[in-house]
Amino acid sequence: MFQVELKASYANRVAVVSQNQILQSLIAENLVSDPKGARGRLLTEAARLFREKGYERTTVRDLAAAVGIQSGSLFHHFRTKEEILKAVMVETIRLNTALMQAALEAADTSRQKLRGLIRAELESINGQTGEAMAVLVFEWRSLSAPSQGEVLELRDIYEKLWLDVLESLKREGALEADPFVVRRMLTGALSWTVTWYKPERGGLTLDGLTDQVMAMMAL
Amino acid sequence: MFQVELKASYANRVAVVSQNQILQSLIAENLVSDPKGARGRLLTEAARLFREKGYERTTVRDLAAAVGIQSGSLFHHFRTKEEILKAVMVETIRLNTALMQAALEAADTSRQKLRGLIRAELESINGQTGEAMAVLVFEWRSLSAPSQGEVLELRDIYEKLWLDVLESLKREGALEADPFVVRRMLTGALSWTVTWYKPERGGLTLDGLTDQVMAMMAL
DNA sequence: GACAATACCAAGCAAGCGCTTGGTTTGTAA
DNA sequence: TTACAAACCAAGCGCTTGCTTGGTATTGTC
Repeated sequence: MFQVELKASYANRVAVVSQNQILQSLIAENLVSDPKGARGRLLTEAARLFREKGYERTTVRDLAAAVGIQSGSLFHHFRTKEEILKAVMVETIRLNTALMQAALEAADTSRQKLRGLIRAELESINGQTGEAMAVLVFEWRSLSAPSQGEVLELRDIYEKLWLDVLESLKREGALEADPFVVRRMLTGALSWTVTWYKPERGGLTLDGLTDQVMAMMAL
Repeated sequence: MFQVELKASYANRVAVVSQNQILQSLIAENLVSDPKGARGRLLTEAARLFREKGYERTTVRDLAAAVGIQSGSLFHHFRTKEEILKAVMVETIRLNTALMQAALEAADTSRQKLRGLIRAELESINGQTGEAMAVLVFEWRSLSAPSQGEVLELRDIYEKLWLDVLESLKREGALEADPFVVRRMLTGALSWTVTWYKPERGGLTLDGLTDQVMAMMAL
């Protein structure tokens, strides 16, 4: 019992550490803003406000107040309000793509890979980047078509990770349904967790929730 | 082969007829607006525009133009813009609750009932009421809290239909995962079909899609 | 310390929004 | 035909929004 708890605690710490390493290397490569810097803090607050009130109902005055500056000052950092929205989306895709790739590398079998992807996506959606992930889903229409195109390119890289794993499972006979359809079902199902999942509810951890998803698919 | 096609065609016609009967009786009871009337036409166009551009980006001028009147005239029919949004939501829940109930009555086993609910919800989401159903999901935050409360009351009736069936399946041992979680996963998965499902894609009919969902759950 | 770059302030602009108001037109019933 | 209710028009109001502009303050570098 004590030994099991010690192992779980160590695994969590290892996972957190490597997530932090991934974040730091993305920051170093200027792919993601440092959450501690002015731009990063603004994006974090923007994601929160956009999630909470919607992009359209969040004014530049709201955004500025959230980081403690005047609204005109935002335009020193971003050309337009829309550029803020796009940055929220782009940066969360980059980070989560990297985290998904790490989850894949840590797994051996196709089934373990799928579990790793589900677990990682659930963590993205319900953890630190949850607000940005929800913004990606709910505020898509507020992006101009050119910006949508750019974000989609990044999104396609992320989606390919999923489809590759699901196609392996299909080939191995472990999955009966069409991988294309399954992925889209999972996208919807996992994205929706943002509206209802709370760890305190019945003690359902992210691992427990992942197990439920896998059970639901009889995997 | 010919006999099978004849049966399918007849089943479709029967289903369409009974859907129309359900709609007509809701209209008669003033629970839903007649799509052919001024109010109903406005709500149909509103659902379309809200889905397409978002509620916040759809102006009253847009709404008015869509039905061929001047913007000030809208306020003869609805007190505020928000009341239009709420009516779109309320009316689609009422209609789809009735359709779900009909699907339940047409089924015998718990598995058939679940299949009926999934099929009916997929039809709601991807058929005539698809725009309104998407508005229900994506525009929730634009509703004031009192209105959200009212819509939720109707929504809870609808959700209970699902939970009852899933709980039966759980008791019968056909479902391993938690019904509460499964329903929410299904909500997300099925709602998301609005973003990608097209009947022309690989010939996947609503029945075929329903089968994929059931297969994904190994049911 | 001097200078440049960066970050921020304060005031206000032009455009557009939901809605009101006074009026006209259309539909319905007697 | 008349009277009334319902539906619509046209003009415009008060307010809000994203953003600009001219300035000040702070930070970074040599």
